[in-house]
Amino acid sequence: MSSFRKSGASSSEDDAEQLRRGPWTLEEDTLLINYIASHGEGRWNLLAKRAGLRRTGKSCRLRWLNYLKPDVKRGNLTPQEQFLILELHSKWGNRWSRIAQHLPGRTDNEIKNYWRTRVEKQARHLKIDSNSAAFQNLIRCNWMPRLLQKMEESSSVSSMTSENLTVPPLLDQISQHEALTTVQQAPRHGPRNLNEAVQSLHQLEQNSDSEHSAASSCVSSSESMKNISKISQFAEYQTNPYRIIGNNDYNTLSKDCYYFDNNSSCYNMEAINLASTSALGDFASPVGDCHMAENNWVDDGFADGLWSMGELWELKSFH
DNA sequence: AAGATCGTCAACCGCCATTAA
DNA sequence: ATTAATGGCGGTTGACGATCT
Repeated sequence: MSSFRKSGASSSEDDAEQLRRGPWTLEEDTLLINYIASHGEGRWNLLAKRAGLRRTGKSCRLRWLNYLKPDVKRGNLTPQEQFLILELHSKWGNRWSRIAQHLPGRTDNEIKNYWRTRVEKQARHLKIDSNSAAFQNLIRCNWMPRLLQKMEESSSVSSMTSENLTVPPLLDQISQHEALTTVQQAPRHGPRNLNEAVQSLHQLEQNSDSEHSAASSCVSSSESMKNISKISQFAEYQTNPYRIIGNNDYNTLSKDCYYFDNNSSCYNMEAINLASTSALGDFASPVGDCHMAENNWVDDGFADGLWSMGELWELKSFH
């Protein structure tokens, strides 16, 4: 639209060419599609002229790559895709294009928008810096496990066991080697019942005094987040231990628990452990300061259903 | 009902790297 | 070797529909 942005085309050349801006019309889309269908992509400035589009080459390229290209996927991101974005962003940061390469059909723009509108929104609501270790851990220990759970539920639930979980195809594309090299180190045990879990938590809290510098130690804070996650699952753990183990310790999961088996395409959920050994306290404070209880991640549409932070606090209070 | 605010997403901008002339 | 054109990327903006007050 010409009113999309106040016209920067003040040069006589631009005036003469009357370059259009803003949303594309159906007619323009048709012109672009037809031209590319018969001549292919590339040489975008030339393409724009030859196709009869009063657009910059850049604009044409963007429209094609982000919208018109046949393999561009539309619609909501699947849990698998969300999981992958979170995982890859933790590795690479704002390398949207690189991340997009691992999500077929998704564009860097879409991923960037997702991050800004969904992920950073949560950080804002929680008054946490989205780049902080605390928020990273929140993602790893609450959001990602939840996505895993959704992935698990949406895949063939009936055939799933505690030992075998079909690897989401997208996950299969990343870090298999890394996963295989680290998974063996994952401890294989966790609390077997509620009492054991609560005892473990007790122990953690007693140790918490020495681990208050969450910002100074990523490991420390992530360990504490593990425990928050752990707390939130104790009740459920009673009835479905495998699921809880499998979805609730992402810090371990991400580094150690892509238990890929090249033959079976499976990863072993048992490799995901609950046996973390650190403090609860160090993340508790920022959470409290941020009125987490009112920021229900589920109600907020956070990843279509994450932990209720109120629930987390309820469980902590229970202890 | 109407105005204000929020959330989403398509599109633009500027910068940098690469390629072609 | 130089320079202009092009492509690619990440950051940002603004339109618009949805929701809230």
